[in-house]
Amino acid sequence: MREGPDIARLAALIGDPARAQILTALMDGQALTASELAEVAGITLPTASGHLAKLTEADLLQRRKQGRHRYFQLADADVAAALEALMGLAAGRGIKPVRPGPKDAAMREARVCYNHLAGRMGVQMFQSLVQRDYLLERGEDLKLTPQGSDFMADIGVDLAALEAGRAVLCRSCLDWSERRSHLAGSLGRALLARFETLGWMARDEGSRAIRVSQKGRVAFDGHFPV
Amino acid sequence: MREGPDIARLAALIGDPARAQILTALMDGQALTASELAEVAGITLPTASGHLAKLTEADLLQRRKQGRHRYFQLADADVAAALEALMGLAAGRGIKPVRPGPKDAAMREARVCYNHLAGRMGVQMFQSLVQRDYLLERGEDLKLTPQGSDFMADIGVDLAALEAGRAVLCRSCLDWSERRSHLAGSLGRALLARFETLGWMARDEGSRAIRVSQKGRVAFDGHFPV
DNA sequence: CGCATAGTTTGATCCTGACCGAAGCATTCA
DNA sequence: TGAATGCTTCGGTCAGGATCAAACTATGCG
Repeated sequence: MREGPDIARLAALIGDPARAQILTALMDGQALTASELAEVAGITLPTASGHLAKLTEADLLQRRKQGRHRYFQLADADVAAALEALMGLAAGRGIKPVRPGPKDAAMREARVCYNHLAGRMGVQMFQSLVQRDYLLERGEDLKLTPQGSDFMADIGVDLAALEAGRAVLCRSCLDWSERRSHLAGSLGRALLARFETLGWMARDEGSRAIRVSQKGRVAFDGHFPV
Repeated sequence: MREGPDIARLAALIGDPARAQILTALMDGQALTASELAEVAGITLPTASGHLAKLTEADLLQRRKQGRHRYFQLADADVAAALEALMGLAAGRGIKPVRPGPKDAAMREARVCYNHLAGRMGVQMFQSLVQRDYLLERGEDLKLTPQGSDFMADIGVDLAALEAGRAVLCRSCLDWSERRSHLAGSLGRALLARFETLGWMARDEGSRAIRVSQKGRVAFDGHFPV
């Protein structure tokens, strides 16, 4: 109310443990039903329903009905980016009583962030693309160069289809563990999907961590050298 | 507790209206006393003291005693950056019942963000520096080129003194109103200070807005063309 | 049609945490 | 040394909001 946007209301919304759980669970971009989210957050359905209503009201979540299910997902990539920013801050502070366990290490190596690849490997990919001038970075904006387009075609990404969609093709997203940019946007999503069909990577059920096959690791380093 | 850093506790900390007021008041990087912050937030001293203790405990604030005063300021630029990120998200959402008034417009044009220049002019400066290869952007890292150093010397910034300090020289900070990067770090701070001594700009007491003189506007556009 | 499943609304409970007044420290100044 | 100022701690009050059970609505299935 005083100056700038109302940061308190937004932060308070994220600040409830149950809601934070819900948001975190949706960070990988998938859509979940109200009951699933209730279980994730460890609360009953009615309680979850209330939280979801608030989050949707605030445009943090998007609700789509499908049959008798209601699927919830993050409203857009901006929300995911802001959450990552908060995680980045929390990671550095004394706030975290969490010691990095083995799962944490896997998360830092490779994880899903709103459907695209994040973590050390996400950053590596981004830097490799920029270094070889496949990707141009101008402030916050990213642009795929003609060489970059060729490269994507080689990998097997259907750029034409992506460009037809109304989603932003390239977008940079700050990585909370690496503190560097990685590639988001529809191209980021398409690349991760491609890695999965190629058998390089597989999403870990129940967490945001990504498992990388032996073959995948070699192929990835070959395609995205630093 | 589940995965990633404890985002809920951090957000809850920011989510209290009084604490949000306090943090916002410190966004320009200056240090304020407990009583001043109490007044800003519209609470009594004891209450403010409690809030400040919590924020300090969480490493969001830094406390320095000086005589019988205790000065509080943001722990570091990362905190400011995360707050800006939250503001950026809040600005886009339905959350904000704030209509952009005239003061708001001034804030978008030029304001202080942790002692450096933000807003449209901050972004303009950043882009101008990058465009002329005075500043190299590699992911999140920024590097001043030799030409950039010459340019800074021309403007009258004492780079040697800055490099002697232990603060990071260049750092990019996401602008909540422009959604683009602007220049933070000790160089960002030094530049704003220089603009003030040159009489180009003057900080507005009581808000983060920056007033730009007629002369200053012309000179600024001359030095930082886009 | 009813029965079952998914979700929302309502009402009541209960607890955390913000808040303030008063008292207690600490530091400076006379 | 005392008086004044700035801040913190303590104790008690109170409100907002998270929670759940139960009742209600909506959708799909047999």
